[in-house]
Amino acid sequence: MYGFSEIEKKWQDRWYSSDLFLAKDDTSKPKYYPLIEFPYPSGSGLHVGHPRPYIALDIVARKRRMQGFNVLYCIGWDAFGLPTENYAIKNKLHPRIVSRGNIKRFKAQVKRLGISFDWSREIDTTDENYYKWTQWIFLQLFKKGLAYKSEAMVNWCTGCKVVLANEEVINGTCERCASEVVKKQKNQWMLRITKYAQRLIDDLDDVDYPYKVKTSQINWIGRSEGANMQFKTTAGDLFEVFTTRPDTIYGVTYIVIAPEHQFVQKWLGLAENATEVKDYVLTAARKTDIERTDLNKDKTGIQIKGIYAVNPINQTHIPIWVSDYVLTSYGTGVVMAVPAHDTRDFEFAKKYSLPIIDVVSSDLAPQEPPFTGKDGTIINSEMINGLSVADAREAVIKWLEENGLGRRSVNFKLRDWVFSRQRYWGEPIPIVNCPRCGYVPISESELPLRLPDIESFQQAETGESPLANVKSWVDVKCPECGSDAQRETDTMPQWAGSSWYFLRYCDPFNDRELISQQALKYWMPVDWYNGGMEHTTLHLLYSRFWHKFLYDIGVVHTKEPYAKRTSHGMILGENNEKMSKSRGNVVNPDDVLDQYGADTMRLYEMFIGDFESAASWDTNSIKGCSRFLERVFGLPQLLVGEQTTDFSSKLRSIINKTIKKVSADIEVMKFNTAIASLMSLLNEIYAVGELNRFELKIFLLLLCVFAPHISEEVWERCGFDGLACVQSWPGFCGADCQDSVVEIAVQVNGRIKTKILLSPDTKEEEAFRLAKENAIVRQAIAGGEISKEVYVPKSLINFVL
RNA sequence: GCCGGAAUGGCGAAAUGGCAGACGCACGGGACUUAAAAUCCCGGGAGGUAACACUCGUGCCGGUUCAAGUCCGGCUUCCGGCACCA
Repeated sequence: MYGFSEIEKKWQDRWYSSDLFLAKDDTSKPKYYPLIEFPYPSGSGLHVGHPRPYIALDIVARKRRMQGFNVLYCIGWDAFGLPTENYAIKNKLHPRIVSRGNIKRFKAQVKRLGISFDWSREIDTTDENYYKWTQWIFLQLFKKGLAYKSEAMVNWCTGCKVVLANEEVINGTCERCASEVVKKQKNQWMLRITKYAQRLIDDLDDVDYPYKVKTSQINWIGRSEGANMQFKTTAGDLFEVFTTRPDTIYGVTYIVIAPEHQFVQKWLGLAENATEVKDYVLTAARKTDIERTDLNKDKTGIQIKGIYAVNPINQTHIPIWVSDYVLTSYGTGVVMAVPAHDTRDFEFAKKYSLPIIDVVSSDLAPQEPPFTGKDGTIINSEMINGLSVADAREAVIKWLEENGLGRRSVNFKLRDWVFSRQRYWGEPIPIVNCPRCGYVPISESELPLRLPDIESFQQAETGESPLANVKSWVDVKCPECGSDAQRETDTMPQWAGSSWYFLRYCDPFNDRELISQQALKYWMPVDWYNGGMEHTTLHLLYSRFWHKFLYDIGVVHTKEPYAKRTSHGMILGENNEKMSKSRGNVVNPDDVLDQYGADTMRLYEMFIGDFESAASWDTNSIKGCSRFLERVFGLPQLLVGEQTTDFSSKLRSIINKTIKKVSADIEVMKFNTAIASLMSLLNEIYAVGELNRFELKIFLLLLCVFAPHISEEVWERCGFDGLACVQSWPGFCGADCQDSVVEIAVQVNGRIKTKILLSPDTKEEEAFRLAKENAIVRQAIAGGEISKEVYVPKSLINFVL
């Protein structure tokens, strides 16, 4: 074994004690800004999945430096969050202590990998000099009316007696204790992300994201076009529904309203069966999320008897039902049911024997309704009979608008972002609640609003934030009127600090502004952002929203924060399952590093398979990468000749081809095949048995982005000048990629018969002539007549008989 | 149900429509060794043959093409995400 532990230590010491990887605010050079998602420093330390993206973009960053770019490649810590706080509570420690310890451990682990991070720009979201600006952004959102407090339904864990974020609810149960989660009304801070819904869709056209990321964001935002339509009731009042199918207006046979809808209370007074309806509403409220959203369960509901809705187009009286399959939070909370053309309405209508009127006929319609397709002709619909679905839709919308009974409208699935947590370990929300003035922002000059140091982080039974107990912190004078007021005691969610951190890397120590204009204009946007698919509809969407807001108020100059996004596949355990402590299949990078070293681990993580797909860890396969590096270490023994600036004839072509392949593969994240081609080259060098100093140099330059320590070591031992990582990335000569003879497959009727050697620039007739001279070919075509001859230069010949 | 992705040796995987299985693991044989480990060399899709030849082979069925893992149409299975969004 080559002495990787000493070698790697030596080079890491040299790199990190010099300014080699520091980004320079040098605007004369072109910049490059690759970004990885900064980690949440959990208590369990790094597992082998964490470094996969770090290594991948390190390869890109190192290559860019060699290509003459000024590179900004950073890491930091997304350190606020629940697991840290829970651990602190359990072990009676301060979350800050826990967090510091975790960061220390993560940092030591990451440093062992030899990633070319600019450690001078390390950031920590829990640092008051950082969260000062997170709070500042919140204040701007508040001032623009995009942060507001409102009564909202939140997730309440019946076990922990605490409010949970949506992302902490797994299939209707608590992520931590697995108890049932119910909905509870609570006063919450919200961010108006819905105001940006359309732009979050539209501006995806301007960025280079994978198709699947764009489509998931679009689906999540969930834009639907349709119409809002007014219905009167027999009691004389008015309500609105949202529908995507105004063309089916004649097929409406009943109305369904969500149990929580305020109109239910209003209509109760008129209902003949008020008691039963009330019971139904109560039962629905008591249901857990699982019960409520289980699609397999039977739909339930109850008619409000004694009151009817009137179809605006034909004055038909139709019954009004209450059912919990209708959501309050989407559209108007009231639905016009068209059982003939909607699966849910159909199911409900069948169960309660409600009428079903077909209004769209189509050859594509199944035997049994409902037909939900849109290729059809309207029937049973007086005014619009015979029209296509699309035309009928336009006709009905026009009619609604002309008669003041409705309008064209768009709805989004996206909801406003519940932005408060009843927790200690987060950014305090910089708002004061004044009995006279309402919610008042604190002055920007008072930022950061520091988290007070407290003893107990345990939440109250009521689920109030632990900060509520700190009277000395809570009680303040109103910044507006000076009367006694109280601070907001909720804190921000973990997603706050990560929504803008990439801006701070550009200018991490600025205490006057979030980022200087100069740094902003030079470094932004992020050129290449790699992260996990799991953040597509969370962090990635949230940070795009914040960035657009900052753009609107003139803080940043680009509409989008990230020019290009890619995502890595997960590294699974040896049993093909997601790595987790409970499954007992976690591989600790420290063990791999101890046994094989950083270069082998880096190489293996990139060689394991397609970067964008999941891959299972295989302890055995690491050996292949280790063997490869052993052989690299032995390369100087094959050196022949003195200084030269040219290739030997034996290796000229393969080295040029390898330069070409490695260069191209890195750009499209095909690290596995880039490494495979380096392995092939090494095999060839050993087969040839010798190489010159120029060739060795090139080999090391290609390798040094993947396995930097060993490359520098061999570089130094061979007496090459300077450091490998500051040399220019090798170019290749197209002509030199050419072999002097190439093997051509000769097929007869598409079946390969033999192979012949030809010069790569052999002309067609010449190639056919030479092929036919071959004895095997001659025999194969004997007795047949050639009807077609195909020649693909450098590849094959096909004779069709 | 909807959206996205995948299916190729014993395993991880490669293949701008052009020789399927590069590269690596594991395995088998050989060399070195007292022996083992390490290292080096050789081998390998399946059937078939004494050996060739030949036949079959990239989830299934069809199509386009001189030529299909790759393109087109229709399925199946698996993985990931979303899900009563009217």
